[in-house]
Amino acid sequence: MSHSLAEGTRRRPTLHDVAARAGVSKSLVSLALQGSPKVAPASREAILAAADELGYRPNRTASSLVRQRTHTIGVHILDLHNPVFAEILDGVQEAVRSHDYSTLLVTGNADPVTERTEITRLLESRVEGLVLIAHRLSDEDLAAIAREVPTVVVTWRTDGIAGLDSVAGDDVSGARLAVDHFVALGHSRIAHVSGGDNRIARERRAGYESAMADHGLDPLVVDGAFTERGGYAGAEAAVDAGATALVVANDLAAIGALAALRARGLRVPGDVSVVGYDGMRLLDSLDLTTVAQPLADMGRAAADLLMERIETPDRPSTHRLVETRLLARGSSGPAPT
Amino acid sequence: MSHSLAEGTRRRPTLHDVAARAGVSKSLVSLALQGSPKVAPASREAILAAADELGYRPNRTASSLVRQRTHTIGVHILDLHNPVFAEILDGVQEAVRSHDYSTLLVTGNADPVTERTEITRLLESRVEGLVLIAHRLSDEDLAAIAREVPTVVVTWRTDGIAGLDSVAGDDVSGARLAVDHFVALGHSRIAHVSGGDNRIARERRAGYESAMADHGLDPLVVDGAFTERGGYAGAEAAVDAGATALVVANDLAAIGALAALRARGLRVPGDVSVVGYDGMRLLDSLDLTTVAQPLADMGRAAADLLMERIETPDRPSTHRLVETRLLARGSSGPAPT
DNA sequence: CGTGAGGATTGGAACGTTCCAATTCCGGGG
DNA sequence: CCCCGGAATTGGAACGTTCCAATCCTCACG
Repeated sequence: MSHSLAEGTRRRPTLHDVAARAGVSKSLVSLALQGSPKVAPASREAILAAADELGYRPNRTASSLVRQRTHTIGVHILDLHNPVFAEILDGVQEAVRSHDYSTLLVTGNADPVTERTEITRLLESRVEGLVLIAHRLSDEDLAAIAREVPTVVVTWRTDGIAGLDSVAGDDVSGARLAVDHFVALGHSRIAHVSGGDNRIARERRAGYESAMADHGLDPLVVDGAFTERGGYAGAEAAVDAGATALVVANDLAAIGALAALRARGLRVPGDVSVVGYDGMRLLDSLDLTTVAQPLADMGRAAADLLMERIETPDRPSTHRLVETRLLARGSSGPAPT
Repeated sequence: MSHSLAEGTRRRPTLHDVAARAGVSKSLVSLALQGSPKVAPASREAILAAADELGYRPNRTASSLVRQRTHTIGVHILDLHNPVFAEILDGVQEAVRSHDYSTLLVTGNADPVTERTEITRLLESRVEGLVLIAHRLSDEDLAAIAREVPTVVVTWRTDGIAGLDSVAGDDVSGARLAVDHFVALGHSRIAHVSGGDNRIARERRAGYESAMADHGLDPLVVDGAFTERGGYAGAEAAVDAGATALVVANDLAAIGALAALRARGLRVPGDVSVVGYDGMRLLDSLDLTTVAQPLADMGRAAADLLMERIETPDRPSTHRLVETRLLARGSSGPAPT
């Protein structure tokens, strides 16, 4: 009957089309589709049938325009390649879904420029809140965003920005844990493979340095990065300098460090011990000692904070501190004699 | 002046507000913000200033409603924990961005129910195309989706569904590569740690089995999964059965297998050899032999196919086959004597 | 000084929903 | 037979854009 099949690109059916087919008004269709109890059973049935036959698909953009609500929160992930972030995201999604919101996921691939455009995109899509699973924004940008929409940063504590919450572990004391662990095992040539020049890397490094000082040991910091490659290069430099124990800036880099040691023919932990940082699940299999953070919990906490702030926009900033602990596994052992 | 500060939740400024402040009509503001050349320089400047002062943020939902375009494609990722998918995504994003589209990312966490709701969400948001980086949909669901919006599946070939394109490697011959590799190294007790009961796992298994038959060897398949845990358990069962070489269903499971062997005190490749499947970058560091696929290329190809189909919706289905090759590394060696 | 061309600007309809206020419908009580 | 109340249904405004058609201005030209 409908000759609209003729046109190449068929228009999507709208509420109006469903209404016409069911012989009712668009208002009633809207009501029925929302499951309102005031719709007569017979009408409801006819409407559902019509919608089904037409392959009707609600248009979310129209709906959120008129409702002034999207029921969506935006999530930015710094780097999808690092499984750590996926584990945090698990917690976020779980909590967000339990609050009956959905999430829009976005990544800047560790590039500040795409990061900003992606976050802008979320803002333009009118997300009702933002979770930043690590980021590279300046404090000004961050403050501007937090002014615009409830925001929580997972991964590092961010004070002094009104209306911004954060969830993080204490990276300084986390790094100390690693140093203490090595000292207890009798190491003294303990090196730090750094994570580069960013906030987290600086804190972990500071923790390492102050712990070394406390133990009366000489610090040895080599440049690295939060990547396998960074860990690889850093480990080489560190063993060249005579280190027998490596405090590596994160797990990914620790995996790289392991590869470097293997390439050098050094045994772990026989010749050199390694500890990573973050506690990603994969390390279980790799038998790597690490300073672990409760990643999924962090995500959950972030989402919960966000939901609270959406309800109470003006409450003071909250900074949730999670506990880090050393997970001793096979990559760390007594200092070689 | 504006007493709107009094109300707790301030309304977002709209085009209309900007227009009022700049003393022009909303139409002109719209024009100016789109960078139209027909706007007088003076007006443009006033408008930009007004927009800036008000903190104006365009409303994408309104815009895409009237334009009937979102300039967005949806991407579904089966499992964010598997870095393989992140590598495919890299390629997708790169290509999509070069076509001046943006992406909406979504994951079902390997759970078919959330997967469907998430994809539904994308459809309701009126994405103009869909890339499924692996999925758990039935053929009917898939066909329904492909009828609704241009869709391409990355990771396995999907024929017989009108308007659906796919990008995949040949998993059957890929698995043969692994078996051939082991045979060349003198192995005969070659086991397969399967990836469970899904399309890809079945194909890889079939490849393994037919290769074994070709070599006149007895197949030994143990149950596993596409996870570290699955690989761990599978490897245990396989070595219990006397295998000296493991063809593991994917890289993640191979990492698990390695852990199991280590736990048993077996040396790799001295006692047992292992080869994974997928070729994720992490394996570089882990020194694992694998059947590699050009992951980022697959993503790029998928996005390109999608763009083509968006332009030419009625062209026949295309199935791009990518080349898989064996990447020999340290986890595979000669059979023990 | 009138005319017209062309640029600059504007009003208003439209996109597909939601939801309020208003209308219709129906049966039962008076 | 009329009226009333409540349930069911409906029209229409609104959401914030885009874009077309129409109007307004300015100025050069005759």
